[in-house]
Amino acid sequence: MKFAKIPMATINRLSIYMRTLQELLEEEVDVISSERLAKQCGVNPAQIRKDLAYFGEFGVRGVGYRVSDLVNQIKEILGLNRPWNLAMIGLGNLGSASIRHGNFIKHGYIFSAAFDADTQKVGKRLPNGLIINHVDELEEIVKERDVHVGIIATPASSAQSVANQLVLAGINGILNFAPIQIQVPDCCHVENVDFTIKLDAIAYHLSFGT
Amino acid sequence: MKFAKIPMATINRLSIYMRTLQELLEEEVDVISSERLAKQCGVNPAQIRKDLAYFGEFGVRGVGYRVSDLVNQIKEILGLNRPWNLAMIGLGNLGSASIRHGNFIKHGYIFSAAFDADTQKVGKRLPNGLIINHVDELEEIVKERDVHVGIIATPASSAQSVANQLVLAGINGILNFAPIQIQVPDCCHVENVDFTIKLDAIAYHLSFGT
DNA sequence: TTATCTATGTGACATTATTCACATTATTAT
DNA sequence: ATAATAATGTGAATAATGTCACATAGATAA
Repeated sequence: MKFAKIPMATINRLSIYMRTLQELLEEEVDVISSERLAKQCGVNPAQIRKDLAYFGEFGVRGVGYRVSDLVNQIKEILGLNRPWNLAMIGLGNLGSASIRHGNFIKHGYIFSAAFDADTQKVGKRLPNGLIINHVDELEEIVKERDVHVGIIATPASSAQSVANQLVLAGINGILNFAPIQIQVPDCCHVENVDFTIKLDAIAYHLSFGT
Repeated sequence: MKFAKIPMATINRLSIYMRTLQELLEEEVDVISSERLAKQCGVNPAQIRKDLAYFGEFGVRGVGYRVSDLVNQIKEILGLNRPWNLAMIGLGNLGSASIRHGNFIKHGYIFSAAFDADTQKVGKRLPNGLIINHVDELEEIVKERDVHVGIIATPASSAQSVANQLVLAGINGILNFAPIQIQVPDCCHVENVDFTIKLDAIAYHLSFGT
């Protein structure tokens, strides 16, 4: 499926296109042009066509893209046509909220394990039925339940040690909510989510104009 | 303070440098070279020097950067040497968790209003003392309390309407957690936070190699 | 069948961002 | 003083990314 060097930016945009297309699908839109889709996603129409061109030809000239087809194509491109098992590490405010929040599930992700270092929390049952395990059991359970991606929602101070354990357990993908740059071997792919960085960008723009 | 066209990427990296420097400060590190800082932030040393060069000369040749000075310089560059008032709109899982989560406060941001459409929630007091107002009062209260940035943590279906109200209330900066691309006039700067997009990127990497 | 229309796919171009390499300057030791 | 050292600041080279413009091909209607 992957032919050339694909820009990371392209991958991120594909996710955005997919979400917008899924919206359109619910509104029963059958076909859409790159121009209309671009407007809704806030990008250039040629950008969309270029992004898709990395992976093949998915449109019909003179017509546009069949919405449902394109959703499926993008899913395949991104590797989303299969289940992905997630483990949440850290069930403080953010961790618990993320599990309760429906968005992960809506996009086909599955929470199959949850860990915390607080023995008070261990053994408790989350709304989705998952029981919280102690973080000491991480390696064993991650392997047992075939977890693919670890989500770190611990305080910054424990993030690196959790990351190390995840790597030891054979995890190759980490979503990191902790406000710290974690160090992992090349085999492991890390994506960081830090809202305060985005807020800083807003503060900058408000201070010094767009 | 702003001289030329500053890349957005530079602004985001400055936030990251600042966070790392703040860590170093706690470890009582006085001085750091671009090389060591770069390693900790996962970037190229020249990148750091270039990013800073947009705004002036902050280092000492042959020595490096004084950590505490550089933190202050970056704060000034980003416009963080003053308070910013935030309003949270939507107090579901994510909204409440974000307010309880200490990270915004730690970086000097202040929650000065909270809104929800659910009349059950209106009037309740949050852990930080804020009382939840009905979203109908948004415009009035935002003006009254001099809110600078709105954080949208509502379901996707209400995000656009909330954004419209924020713009009406004179807000020029929005942090959007809702998984939808909101449309606003140019005067308003929007930053999106969508973890599932990051997860998609991880899925892609796991599927098709780094 | 043929002409017309429309929106894709793509090569060429323009822009933006990153890295390199080295001249520059503060510091330290002799 | 002077030399040696170290790490910044920066112009030039490179790489990556985004945009334009148009030839191309499917669809529709006469």
